[in-house]
Amino acid sequence: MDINNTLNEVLVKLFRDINTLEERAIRTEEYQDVTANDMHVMEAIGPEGTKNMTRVARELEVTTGTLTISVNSLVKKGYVDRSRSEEDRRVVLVSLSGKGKKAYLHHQKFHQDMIEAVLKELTGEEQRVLEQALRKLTCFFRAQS
Amino acid sequence: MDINNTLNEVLVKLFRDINTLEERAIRTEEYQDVTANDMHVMEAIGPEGTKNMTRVARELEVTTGTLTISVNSLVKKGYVDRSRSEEDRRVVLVSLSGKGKKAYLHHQKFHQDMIEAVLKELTGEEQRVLEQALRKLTCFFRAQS
DNA sequence: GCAAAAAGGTTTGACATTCAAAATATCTTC
DNA sequence: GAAGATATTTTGAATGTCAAACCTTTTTGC
Repeated sequence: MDINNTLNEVLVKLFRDINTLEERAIRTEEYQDVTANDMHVMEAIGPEGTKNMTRVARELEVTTGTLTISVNSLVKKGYVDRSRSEEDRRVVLVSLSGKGKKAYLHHQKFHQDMIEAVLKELTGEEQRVLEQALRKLTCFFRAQS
Repeated sequence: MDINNTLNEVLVKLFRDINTLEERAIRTEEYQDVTANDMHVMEAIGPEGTKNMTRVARELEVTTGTLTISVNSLVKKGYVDRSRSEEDRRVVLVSLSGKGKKAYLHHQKFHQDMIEAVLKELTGEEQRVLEQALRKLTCFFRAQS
C-alpha cells in the first residue's frame, strides 16, 4: 500500500481526534463555561499585561466586530477585564482576570501533559522524524496563505 | 527539547487554524461556494455510490438534523444528489453529483500536495519511521476518546 | 392482522460564531 | 477648527450546531 495514501488517511483522522480531545479538555468541571473559542481568545490576549482589541483581532485573524462579541461574553463570565486607555480614549484594553489566568494556565498544562504523553509513545528516532515532518507541514500551510 | 516546542506550536496554531487553512485551499475560482463544512460532508459521502443520512451523520459525528441542513445547501448548490430508497421508503440516499465528484477530487489533490510537501525531504527509511510514529499516535488518541 | 413501538429524516426554536457595513467616539492633520 | 483617520461597537445577515417535536414508514408483539 502506498505510503502517500496511508499518511493522508492517518493525518486526516489524527487531526480530527486531537481536535475532539482538545475541545473536551477545555470544558472541565471547573471551567464548564469556557468554549474552545473562548480559550483561543484568552490565548491571544495572553497571560501578561494588556492588549488592545485591534491587535488581538489581528492575531486571531478575525474582525474587531467578531472579537467584540467574544470579549463581551468573556467579560460577562469573568475571565477577561476590559478598560479604556487613558492616553487614547478610543482604545479598549483587554487582559485576563485572575480567573482568566487560572483557566489559561490550566489549559497550558493540558497541552504540556498531552505532549509528554505523546512523546513517551515514541522512540528518539521517531520523535526526530515527526518533528521534521510537522515543521514541513507548518511551512506548507504558511506558503498557502 | 525542540520537539516539545514544535508540537506545542502545531497544537496551538496549526490545529486551530486547520479549518480556515483548508477552506482557503478549497475556495478557488471554480469552487467559490464550497465551505470547509461542505467539503467535509462531501468527503463523508465519498466519491463512490450512495449512503444514507444516518450513516453519513455518524461518520461526521453530527446529528441528522444538522446533516439535513448541510445537505439541503449542497443539493441547492448542485454538489449532491438526494433520493429516497425504494426498498425502505424512510431512508434518504445521498451521493456526489458530477460537479460534486470534481470538487472532491480537487480537494484530494490538495491533500496529496500537502503529503508530498511533507515527504519530499525525507528518505525512504524516514518515511517508514514517520508512518509508524503516526500510527502509534492515532492509536494513542483513539484510546483517549 | 393490527396496534404499539422503533427507526429514518425533517422541521423548529435557540444559540454561537462569523463578516461586512454603518454608526459612534476620539484623535490628528492641515 | 474642519476634514480625515483611527479604534471600537452595533446591526443585519449567513452558517453551523443541537435538542426536541414531528412526520412516515417499517418492525414487533400479541
